Amino acid sequence: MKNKEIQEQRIKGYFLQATKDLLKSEGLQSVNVRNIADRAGYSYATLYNYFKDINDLVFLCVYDFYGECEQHVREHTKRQERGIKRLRASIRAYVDFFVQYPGIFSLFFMENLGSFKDKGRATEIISFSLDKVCEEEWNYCVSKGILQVEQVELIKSQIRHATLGLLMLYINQRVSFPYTELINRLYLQTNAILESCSPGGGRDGGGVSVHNSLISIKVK
Amino acid sequence: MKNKEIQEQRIKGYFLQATKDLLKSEGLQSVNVRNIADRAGYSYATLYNYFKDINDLVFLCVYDFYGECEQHVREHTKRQERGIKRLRASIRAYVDFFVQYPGIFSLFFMENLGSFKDKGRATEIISFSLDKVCEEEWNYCVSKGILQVEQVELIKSQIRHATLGLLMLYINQRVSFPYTELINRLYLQTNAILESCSPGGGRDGGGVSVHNSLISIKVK
DNA sequence: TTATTTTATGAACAATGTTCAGTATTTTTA
DNA sequence: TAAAAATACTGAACATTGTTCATAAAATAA
Repeated sequence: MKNKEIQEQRIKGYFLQATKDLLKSEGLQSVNVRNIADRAGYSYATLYNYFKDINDLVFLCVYDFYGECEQHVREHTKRQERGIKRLRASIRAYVDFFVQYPGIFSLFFMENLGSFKDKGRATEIISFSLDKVCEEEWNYCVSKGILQVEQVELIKSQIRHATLGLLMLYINQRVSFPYTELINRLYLQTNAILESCSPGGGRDGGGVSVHNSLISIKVK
Repeated sequence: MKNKEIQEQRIKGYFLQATKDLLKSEGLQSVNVRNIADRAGYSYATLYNYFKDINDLVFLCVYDFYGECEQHVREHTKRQERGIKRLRASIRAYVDFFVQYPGIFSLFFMENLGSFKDKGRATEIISFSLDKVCEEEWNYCVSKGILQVEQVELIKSQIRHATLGLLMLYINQRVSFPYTELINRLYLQTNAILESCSPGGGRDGGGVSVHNSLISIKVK
């Protein structure tokens, strides 16, 4: 009884890994039952013994990919000074992750979820992925009084939507500027959002001091 | 020589109209050569005498749809008071247009443009569509001193990206809130962006007075 | 070992994009 | 007007992809 379970999970894992590899290396347009099964070392028909349909399989990748995204952000920001600087670096690392794997962006934000079993959990992870990968830093900024707790939810959603909108235009090639320009615009808009909420009441009088740090930004 | 041209354009028009009708009524997933040709009254093979491929045909719709979007916004905002109020109403009307026709949103922002002939012009129209439908109002606000000319480009891009990000999440069902909540969040974020740029130097001291008008907002 | 259950598979079907050779229609020419 | 030529239209056919199903292969139980 238990062995059966283990073996089934193992084979599901082969298909899952094949799908993830394919999506990352060839993009979403190469993800189809025959290619997946080839990589997994099975016939395409076997896939249907383990997954309801290809949609089910593909959206299962979301959980793993979110984890990879989280780790990518952590590794690329750990040497940054805590606070606004690391927050900004986290947002950039998040963007970089999807620029590196446009197929994952399509999967996360554009692909029709169809009848995926737990749509709810997946969409929750997806839509708050940026918030989540920045969570520690949001908390840090609030705890240090860099950001005000009443404002932080609005700021989060501003940054979430502005970042995703910009990313969508870039990844789907609705804009033609190069990567460096993407990052410049990302910083500009991130700073504008953070700036608008500097505590203390007066313009430029708060503790965020986004402008100063802006000067030293250099795109990779 | 001239008649041939006219006739060819006429038949292209039948296919184009069929595609537009189909996209608006059934969505992008029903847009295929056989359905289009059925509606146009021709065989699916005939389509290839007039268009390179289906992608070419579908992206030709962008120009017409942009015009419809523009008109939709104009008609739904003409009774609004000029300035920030009409600006906000324009943004909402823009969002409403895509909520009504999600297939057009997919076409504009998500579909792979492939080898579409003038990618350049189409993507320009697409990515600046929100800016364009609000152009008169942006100009009005600047001319009346409601917004400062140096800030307006940054504000435009903030609103553009934040609006598209929110719309993407909503239309692709990555969030589960109802339409009324979408509009609430749209207003909240629009106001936050506009507020951050009130002229005069001090918080709440500028001429935008977004807060006051926020009170009277009622979602349809 | 033999019977039964489980697992894996290719054949086959449906939907869609595309090409092409042949048919129908229109236009040109004699 | 009638034959010839050019043009327009079409279904058959092929490729790709998702899915189902009968059956072969393998594992398990008797």
